[in-house]
Parts: sequence; structure tokens; C-alpha cells
Amino acid sequence: MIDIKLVREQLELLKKNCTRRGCQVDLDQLAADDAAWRAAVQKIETMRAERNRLSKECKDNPAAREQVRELKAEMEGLEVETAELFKKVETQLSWLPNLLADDVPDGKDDADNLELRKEGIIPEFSFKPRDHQELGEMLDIIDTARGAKVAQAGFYFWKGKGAILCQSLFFWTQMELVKRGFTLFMSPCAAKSKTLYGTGYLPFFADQTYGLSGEDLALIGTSEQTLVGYHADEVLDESKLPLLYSAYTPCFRTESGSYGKASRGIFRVHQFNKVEQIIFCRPEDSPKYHELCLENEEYLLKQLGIPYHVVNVCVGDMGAPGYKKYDIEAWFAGFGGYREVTSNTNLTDFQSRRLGIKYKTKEGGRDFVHTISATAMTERTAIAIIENNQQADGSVIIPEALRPFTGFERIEVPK
RNA sequence: GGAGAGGUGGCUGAGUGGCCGAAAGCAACGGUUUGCUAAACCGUCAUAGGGGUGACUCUAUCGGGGGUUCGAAUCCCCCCCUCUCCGCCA
Repeated sequence: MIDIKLVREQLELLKKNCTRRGCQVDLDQLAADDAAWRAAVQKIETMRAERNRLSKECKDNPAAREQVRELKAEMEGLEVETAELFKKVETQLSWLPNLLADDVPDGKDDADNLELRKEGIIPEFSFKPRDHQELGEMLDIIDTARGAKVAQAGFYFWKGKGAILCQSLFFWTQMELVKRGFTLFMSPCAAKSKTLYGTGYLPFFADQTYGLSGEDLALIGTSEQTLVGYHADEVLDESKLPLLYSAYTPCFRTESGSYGKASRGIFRVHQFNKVEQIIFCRPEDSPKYHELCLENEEYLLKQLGIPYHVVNVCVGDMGAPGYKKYDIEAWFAGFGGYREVTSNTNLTDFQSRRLGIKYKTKEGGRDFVHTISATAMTERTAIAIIENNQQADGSVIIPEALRPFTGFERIEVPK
């Protein structure tokens, strides 16, 4: 949520931001509605003050009762009008995107993201590398056909050593984050609309959520929704900041409108699992912790021996709540290119304003915290391992970091 | 699912129609004092919004929404949530 004060005091700044982000809200209309609302509030509050003053006299002045009664009748219409104006302002405000960091590149989609650096050595093969769909079937570790049978296309099974690989990857990741000071959570996998709104998924990504019929609940698209919502309507103690949280949950996304986009295999699915990093911090610290999350992501990929590059996400590829975003795209040998495996967003106070998450300073003041939301690990990384570590016979070598958890070094093609 | 109790400021907790934006305690902040990261004492201390250069002032808020009343934390209705007991259950 954008601070309404910016509409009042820095409208031109917001206009530039909205133009750059392709936002449809008519800011002049918003400013006019806000002015009208404020005028109405002033009027109604004056009347309320008069009513309150009069009603105090009523005890020993029965004549005042009639006056108050008349005043109340007069106020009725104005009360409704004021409430409607407020709602109008609030709705428009809720659609305004966050401000942008100075160094966010221009551009309209992921092709315009700015590459910051490349890491790792891209594997070379003496044979034509297979993609994960083909390998998954050969190794009998990924079953998309039966996923579609029991659920729908876009759902799938991990099986046997594939499932063990994933569980190892996720458990290892969680332990690495704990070593780095994160508190581990197990989270609800459903959230109410207020929580989705507060984290910015509503209204912006309404078509991406799976709602539960008959309930004010939806399956979470990411544990960001519940972990950030965890502190809604709370005042945090400055001395406790930053809070570093992590959770491992399934994530549900309708992915409406994204079929056909390089969707072979299980790269883009309706349900996947994710270890998430969430940070609550003081505003001045959010750039630092944004970088910290990126360091964690890079560390994990390096330990796994996966080549990747880091991109600074352009304005067109960033969601409305984001202020600045880094994606890491890992190398997928079977696909033959880089594909997104993490995204790491500094949301500044966009979520904390909506959710009412503040911190109390040593001096007794209050301010909204900043939130960082970053992927630590998903199954896309398991896919990268499978594609990059494949051998000519189709078997896959397990990265050393995971062997203590998997208990095996290789996934073989069954006889 | 059945029965009961309850939701008040950062926290605990008083408050059943106007003297209540709300006692008291804790925590926090400022200060005084004692020989030292503690104690004692004094003071300050809800949040949000509007108006004013400012002292200040007005409005709203006691889980949420509606109602009764000149006036509601307090009375009535609906909803949500929490706790206890019973039932069911991984």
C-alpha cells in the first residue's frame, strides 16, 4: 500500500511511477476523491463535535435532546457519503504499485532483465542431454501422467529416489538457513483473503489463487503469505529486528494464462514445494537484507554445483508490490538455457502498511517495517540437478552436499 | 458437532448507561539518588486521522458489523475468534 500522503504531496512522483509500471489508476481522480473525502470528513467531524457537546448537556437540559435528534437526522446522509468516498479512495489506493528502486532496469518482460553476473561452469556432454521429463520417465522418478489422472494436468508425482532427492534437498536447505540464523516454521497452507490482500496477492494476482469453496480461504501460493501475515497487526520490538523466518510448504498456483510457455515437464505446475526466506527489518536495513537473501541463494546453488546467473529484474517483469527484485536463473542442460529458480524481492513497506506491521523505536516512535521475501529452494533446482548431472546412460549423480541425506550417490535407470 | 466461559492500551487486568480514552500493575522512556549492567523514588507514556506556525484542539477506536438511546466498553441482535469440558479423529 502506498502512503496516501504521497498522493497529497508528491502526486507527480506517483504519476511517473505509475506510467513506468503501466498502472491504470487515474491519479488525478484519486487525488480529487481524496480531497472530497477530506472535506466530507471535516464537515462530519464538526457536526459530531457539536452532537457530543450537546448530548453532555442533555442530563439537565431536556430541550437539548430534540436538538441532537435533529442534528443526527441531518448527519445521516453525510455519514453514508463519507464512507463511500473513503471506500473509493481505498480501492484505488490498493491498486497502486509500489515505488521502484533507482536501479530497477526498464523493460517489459524477462528478456529485458539485466544480468549482473554468471557463476559456475556450464557442463558439456559428449551426447545430446535429455530434459527432465525424459529423464524422469526413464528413471521412474517423475510421473506426470498419473498426476494428471488423480488430479489434473499440472500436478505430478515424485517417486522413489526422486522423492528422496527432493526431501533431502529441502531438509538440507532448511538446516543451512537455520545455521544462518533463520527460525524455521511449519505453516498453514491456507490463508484468508485479508492475509492475501495484505501481502499484495490480492487484488493483483487474484486469478492465480485456488479458493476453497464455501470458505474465506485460499490455498497459499507461497508461504510468504502466511509468514508475513504472521505478524499482522503487531508492533514489533526494534531490538528484536531483523526477524529471519523460513518455512517449507507446498505452493498452489492456477497459472492461468501461462500454458504453452516452455511448459514441458514439471517446470511450471499447479503445485510445488518451496523453502522460503522471509525477513522483517528496519527500513534502512532492507537493502542489506535483500542482498543477504541473495547470498544465501547463491551459496546453496554453489554447494550443489549448479551454474547460474543473477539478474536484476526489470520493471515489466516485477509484480506490483515489489520495489526491487533479483532472480537467479540456473542452467538447465536438457533445456539448454537459464531458467528462473529463485526470486528475491524487497517489498519495502508495501506489505507492512497493508497488514499493520510496525516496530517501536527506542525513542518510542513507530514506523512500518520492511519485508523481504525470497526463495531459498524449490523443485526446479532438483530438476536442474537432474538435467545437469545426467550421464550418457541416463543415470544422475547426486551432489555431494546432499549425499548424507539421500544415502545414495546416483539414481540409476531401473532394469 | 454439543455445553459453558471469555475477547479492554506493548503485556496483565479493573470497569454494567454520562464524572471513562478508560483504574491498577508490569514493561518502556526521561530524571534524581546510592561506590560501580541492580534497587528505590519522581515524572512521562494508547493508536489512527483532521485542523492550527505553535501551545493546542476536534473526530474515531474497548474482537468485527448493525441496533436501542440525547448519550454505549457497559443494553439488544448477528458474525468472528480464544479458552475449558464432552464427543469424534491423524
